[in-house]
Amino acid sequence: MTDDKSRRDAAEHLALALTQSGMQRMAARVLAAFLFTDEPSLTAGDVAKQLDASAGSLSGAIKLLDALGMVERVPVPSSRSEHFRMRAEPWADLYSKQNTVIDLILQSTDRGIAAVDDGPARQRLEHMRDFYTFMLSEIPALLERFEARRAK
Amino acid sequence: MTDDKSRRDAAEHLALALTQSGMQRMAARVLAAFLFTDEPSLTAGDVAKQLDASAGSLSGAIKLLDALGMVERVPVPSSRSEHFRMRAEPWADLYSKQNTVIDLILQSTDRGIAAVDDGPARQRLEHMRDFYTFMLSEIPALLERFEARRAK
DNA sequence: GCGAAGTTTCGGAATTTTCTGAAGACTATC
DNA sequence: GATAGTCTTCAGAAAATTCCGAAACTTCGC
Repeated sequence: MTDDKSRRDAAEHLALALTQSGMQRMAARVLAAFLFTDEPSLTAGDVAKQLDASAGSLSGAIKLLDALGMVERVPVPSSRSEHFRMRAEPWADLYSKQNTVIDLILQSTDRGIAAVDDGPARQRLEHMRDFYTFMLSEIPALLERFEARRAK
Repeated sequence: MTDDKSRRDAAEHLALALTQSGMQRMAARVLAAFLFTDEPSLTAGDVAKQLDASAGSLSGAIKLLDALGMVERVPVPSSRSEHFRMRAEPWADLYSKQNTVIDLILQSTDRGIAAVDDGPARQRLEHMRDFYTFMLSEIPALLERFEARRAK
């Protein structure tokens, strides 16, 4: 099946938006390729050809997307190459990956609180800790609510 | 008042964590300086000296933090230089800034949905749109709940 | 106005990130 | 176990980001 131009344009456009949200450029383009295909699976070679990128880039990008849980390997016995496709419900998982970053910030904040005596700085840091702790505790429930709504 | 070593270490540590979450390096360091000070306000020169950074860098970093709503100008009539301090409750605001990015992703997703006929790709894109639309709608309520809890 | 202190802007340098191309490793088939 | 196709790794190159320093601009006090 051949992608028409407006489809590819839209894919590149979305890749750009994902890039601006912090994702690596090539990883974003590869993800868009998986998002926009009607094929049941793609190989690294397929995507490389489609995006006119090197095999090396694809290897790195797919490795990242796999680690993020955005794509998964598809077993295809009679093929020599690895086949990949997007995971079914990757967005909630992707979002909860941010928790790792928030955890890091929280640890540093705690360290800061331990390092300063009571005063304006201490108050500020405690407020910061309260906020991120709250977010960290609420996000799982938020994602569950989305799943629940979706199930209906 | 002079910052002791453990305080500065903690500040640099937190700056590093913020950097890893996507913030510019110097902006993160400047933000940490404002977080950890007990002074009512700091000038660009104060921070430059403390961080051993150039006036040019400070200008850019403070401009960014100001645009993000993390710091604000403090009027100090009898001083020639601009004084800054952290805003009181910047975290919720900072978080809702992400909505801008999500909006961008949503626009690109809609464009993609318009570009493809019904099929697996279309389904995938619609699911993606549903997720981000949900998050966008829920985040304000989440932030309000934090404020409410905090007020008590 | 004039001078001093502070801030912003801008070009260039340096660091970091990212991509490619080539070489080596792996796997399935024969 | 040889071979052909595919993937991964690595070093170097290209590109982007970030920082600094100098110069221009603004503001305040005199």
